Amino acid sequence: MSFSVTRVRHRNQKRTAIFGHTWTHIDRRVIGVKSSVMLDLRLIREDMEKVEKALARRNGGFSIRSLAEVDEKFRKTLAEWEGLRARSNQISGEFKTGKVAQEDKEKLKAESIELKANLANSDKEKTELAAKLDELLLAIPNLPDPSVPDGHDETGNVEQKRWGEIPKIANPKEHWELGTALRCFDFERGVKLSESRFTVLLENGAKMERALMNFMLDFHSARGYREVFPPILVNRTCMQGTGQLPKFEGDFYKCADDELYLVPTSEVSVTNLYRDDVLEEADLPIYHTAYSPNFRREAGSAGKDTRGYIRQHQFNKVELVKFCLPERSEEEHEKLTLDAEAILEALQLPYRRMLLCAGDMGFSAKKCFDLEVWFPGQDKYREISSCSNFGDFQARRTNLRYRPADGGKPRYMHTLNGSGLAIGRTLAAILENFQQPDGSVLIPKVLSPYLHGLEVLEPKR
RNA sequence: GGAGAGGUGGCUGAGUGGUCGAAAGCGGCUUCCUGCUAAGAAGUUGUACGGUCAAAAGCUGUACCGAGGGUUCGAAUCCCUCCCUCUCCGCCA
Repeated sequence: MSFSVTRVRHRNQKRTAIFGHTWTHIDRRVIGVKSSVMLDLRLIREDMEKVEKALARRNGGFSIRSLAEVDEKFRKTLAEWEGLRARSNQISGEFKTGKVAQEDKEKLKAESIELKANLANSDKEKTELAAKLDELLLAIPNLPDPSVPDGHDETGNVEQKRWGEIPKIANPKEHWELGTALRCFDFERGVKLSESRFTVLLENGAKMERALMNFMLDFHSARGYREVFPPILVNRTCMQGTGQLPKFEGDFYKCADDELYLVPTSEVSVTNLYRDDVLEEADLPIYHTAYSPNFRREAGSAGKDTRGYIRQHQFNKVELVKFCLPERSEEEHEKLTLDAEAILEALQLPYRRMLLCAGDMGFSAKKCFDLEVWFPGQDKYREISSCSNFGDFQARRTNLRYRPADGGKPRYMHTLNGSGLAIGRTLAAILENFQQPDGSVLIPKVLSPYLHGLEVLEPKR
């Protein structure tokens, strides 16, 4: 299987074959975004009411009205500018023929110079409006799918299923207590090395973390996801493409000297793999799985989960990413969610699936399931995976298209992703769910092979 | 970090001021021809946004030769800045 990529390829660049595809390595570092992308401007023009209604279901006011105004002004200015250009080109054409009398030449020159001044004004206005339009468009979140329930926060989420039996544990301990006694975590030294919400994994924790990572990657690979390990530092274009920027600048770590960001999730790098490419319909769907460390500043989370290993600035995660035909994304979303659930089931961790309400969904998502794992020590379900369908939202921002089999014009594909799973939280959940009265923790059977057959973590005497 | 080279259409690759959206070849598509080892012939072939049209086709305007700016009546072509890629050296896992 291979596809040809219809994008520009630079000289001296070699095509690289990967997974049977070929792709081009291009980074145009497009900072400005064409106004035709983001939410479909056409949709906004044609059915503003529908868009407004859909957006109103999200938290925060997103007025389309100002956008429509700017759009109208922009198009008017564009038409003006194009008219001036047309005349200017016409004048150049006259010169080309060489049949212009000397005095007419002078006249034309004079007109052209005058035109140039007008053009400069018009151009400035056009550029400003385009920038304004992009700014507004980039700040608009995806429209919630009609099947997404109303609601403002997590209380509006709808439980869709439960799996597994909640273990009966007398006086359950929390994972940090267990993990500290089992020599999994050293929270103090993490703080010493960087700051709060950074943790050192000690031998058992380090080995468990690594075992989980390998187990999950193998598991997904066996189910048709192809493994990739992309860069952990990505440029701004990537972050904008998946929807992290420009709205949430404060949530991420950034290298001051390089305009590079530490990925908050490998969703960013993996989704951007095919940015600016035109794939063939036959290449879809594409499934990838990737491990990466993730870095989040957790701005706005002050006081939340300050103890333990649940909310860290740096954490490991195995991610699932899909690219598919628009008409298949709903089905692929369900399958992807089942793949994430399969990990929890293999590990024998009780969980439930929540359908997020419109107000609780992330910026780029059109529909999202959260998987929540049971934490006996906390006596509640906690998020461990988030499986989202983005529709064509990210595809527009990343210019990610495919050519239909019938040879028609390239169309935007759909992207999806989900955690499969957040490794730190999985470790914490294992500690809490498989804790024994003596403080030891049984290791899930599927994980033992990744730990040289180890079956139980025992506290040091 | 030092030195050099380079960025043009699906690909290769011409193009140093108007006749260039851009030669030629390859590839793709369409048609024709031939039966013989798969070749030949002809034509066609980028993207985006607008206008015209009931709509499509067609016609038409504008932009796009890495990005941005400048010179000029006019820029792929000249000048400046930046980005990226490649090669060699240094350093390094």
